[in-house]
Amino acid sequence: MPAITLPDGSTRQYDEPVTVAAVAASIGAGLAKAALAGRVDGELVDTSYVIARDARLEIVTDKDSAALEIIRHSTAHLLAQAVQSLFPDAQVTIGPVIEDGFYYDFAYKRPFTPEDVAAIETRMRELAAANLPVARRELPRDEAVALFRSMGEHYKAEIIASIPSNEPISLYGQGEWFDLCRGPHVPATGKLKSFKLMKVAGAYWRGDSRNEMLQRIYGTAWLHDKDLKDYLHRLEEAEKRDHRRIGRELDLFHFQEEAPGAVFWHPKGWRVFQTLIGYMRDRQAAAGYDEVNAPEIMESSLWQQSGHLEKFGENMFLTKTPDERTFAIKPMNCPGHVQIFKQGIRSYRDLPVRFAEFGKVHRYEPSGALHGLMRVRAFTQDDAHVFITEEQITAESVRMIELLLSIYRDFGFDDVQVKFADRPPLRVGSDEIWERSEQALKAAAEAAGVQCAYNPGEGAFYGPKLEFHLRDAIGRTWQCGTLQVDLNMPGRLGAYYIDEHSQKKTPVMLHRAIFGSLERFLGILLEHYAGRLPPWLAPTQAVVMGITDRQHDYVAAVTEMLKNQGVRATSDLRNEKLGFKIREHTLQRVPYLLVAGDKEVAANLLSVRTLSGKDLGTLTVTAFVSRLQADVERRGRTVLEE
RNA sequence: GCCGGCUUAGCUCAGUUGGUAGAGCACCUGAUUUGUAAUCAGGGGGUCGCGGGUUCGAUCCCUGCAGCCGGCACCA
Repeated sequence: MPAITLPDGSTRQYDEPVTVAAVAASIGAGLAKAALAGRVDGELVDTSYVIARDARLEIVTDKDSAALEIIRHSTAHLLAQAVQSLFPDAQVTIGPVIEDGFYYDFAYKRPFTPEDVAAIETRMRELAAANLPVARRELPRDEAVALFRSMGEHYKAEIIASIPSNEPISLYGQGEWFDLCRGPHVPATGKLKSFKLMKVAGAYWRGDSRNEMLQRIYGTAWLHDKDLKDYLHRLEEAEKRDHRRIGRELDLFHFQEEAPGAVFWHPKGWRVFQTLIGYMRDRQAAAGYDEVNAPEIMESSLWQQSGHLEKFGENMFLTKTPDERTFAIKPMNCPGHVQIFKQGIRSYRDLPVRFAEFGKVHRYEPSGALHGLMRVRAFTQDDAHVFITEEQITAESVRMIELLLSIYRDFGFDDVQVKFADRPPLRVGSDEIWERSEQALKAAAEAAGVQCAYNPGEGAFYGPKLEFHLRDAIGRTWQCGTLQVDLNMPGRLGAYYIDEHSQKKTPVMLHRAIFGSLERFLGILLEHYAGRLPPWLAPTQAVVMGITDRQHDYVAAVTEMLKNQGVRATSDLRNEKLGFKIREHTLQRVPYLLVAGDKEVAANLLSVRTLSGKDLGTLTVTAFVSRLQADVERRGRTVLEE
């Protein structure tokens, strides 16, 4: 005789076991209709779930935080059903919920075409309109394996076979079709309305490039049509902030076929790039770093010794000289910095030694990985290597983490994702050394109060790392900063210092980058700010313009004064209407537009307008410059005006 | 690197069921001297990504390659 307690605290008695759906119906017809699933004693179940004992029950409707995931998961099933109804020999594999939607991977003899996808979506709508009831049943594992195997569903059989044999397997069916699934699912396909298939792509079985490639279909699904519409609109908006588009529109950089993955920086883009470098140079100097510069091309023997050729060789550009020596274009800066450390004798009193370099590195990245500024083959790192004793690891790492987060804050990045990555399969050094370096890095992250996600097996080949990830316009995250503890490289390259007992000791080396790659960081910034770089970064901070030719001399003189005071200013003396000039420079995202008409000339003032269209009134040149200086001081920490 | 798609003027894109191409914006010239997001008129501009094949003829069909786009795999 189950007593069921509802969220409002009331309790209902039932004479015999009841389903979630029945409870909902006994409360009200509206609730019964809205029910998507149930939560029994905190656990999500189907509406068909039978409650036999006293329990707490919540009816999950579209108001519930779990609703969206259930809808997406059920829509993935609907997709699989549609595919198998149109392509009976396609095999199902997995179909998880992801951010904003779901995907489902199929094994099929040929790739799906865009036309196939359109047909699949149409079939999905038909199946949804048929409002097929969704039913759950359970089978012992081995029977489930046999069942799927007999159906020719080899991938599914393989998945089930990897589940422990004592666990019963749940199957979900709708119409003729069923699939292995943990659930829960919506009660009937009619609940699925606001979805759309987005794209087809290849994806490796079990995510391993040695395996065969499956056909992945991505879809998005929402509770209401309005949410779907909003989502599609968000995608459109995100496309407008794509850094590749902004780079072209603002004339910042370009790429061309002859140099895949290498940036041609235009004057305006390079100005921003140099501003970033200047900023980092100041911050690093204040944090005790010395800037150095090492060769970009060094003989391969050095890279042999460091282990790069063996572990990273696939990604290296090699070149043979006319005298038959083989050189490598550096893919990393560390070996160069170790060479500098090795010159002369270092005492323990000299540590930490902090070398920083804006080092341009080249990596032969797989062609399919290239992506605008985010993933290139030639890039500039704000790289640094700090040589310390093992005892200093934690303190120095904490200093680094604090510097890093403080710098991100200057750009308005307050929520940075941090991941801890430990030993990769392809690595140098003993497990004992790895154990020590992993522990030390973990301790440092804790001491700095950083919450880390875990990224197993993703460390560098010489040491574990903390990764600092930032998001792009459409939510993809990119690793920018990194902090790596390395107990291997200094020893391999013969670096040592003299300790307090006059003994040679191998230093620990911390590798770190904050922007990571200047190119990528700038790409992220362009998307983060939608091209509206804050005044301290904007390639052009102010444009001075006249209204007629009468103000020509005044505009030229003011522009000159601004430039002399370090303002990145240009003048617009073209014979165009003011509205036209305002529009053009606004589209170019210039933070300040300074207008001089006859009135301003007479009063020796400027009419100041911000990028967002705000009228700041008339100011003297001096007043404007101090306003701009205040902006520069604040950097990106201000909330941007919309 | 793998799967799919794409590549036409500086940009965004149309077009030719195979007979060597067009729009808007941009650019140039002229007129206009203009007060906070587009003044008007005229003009120039393309070996249709590159190579090979089929054909009387290829930008269009076939094929190889490159680059780009979306995923996957790989990574700052």
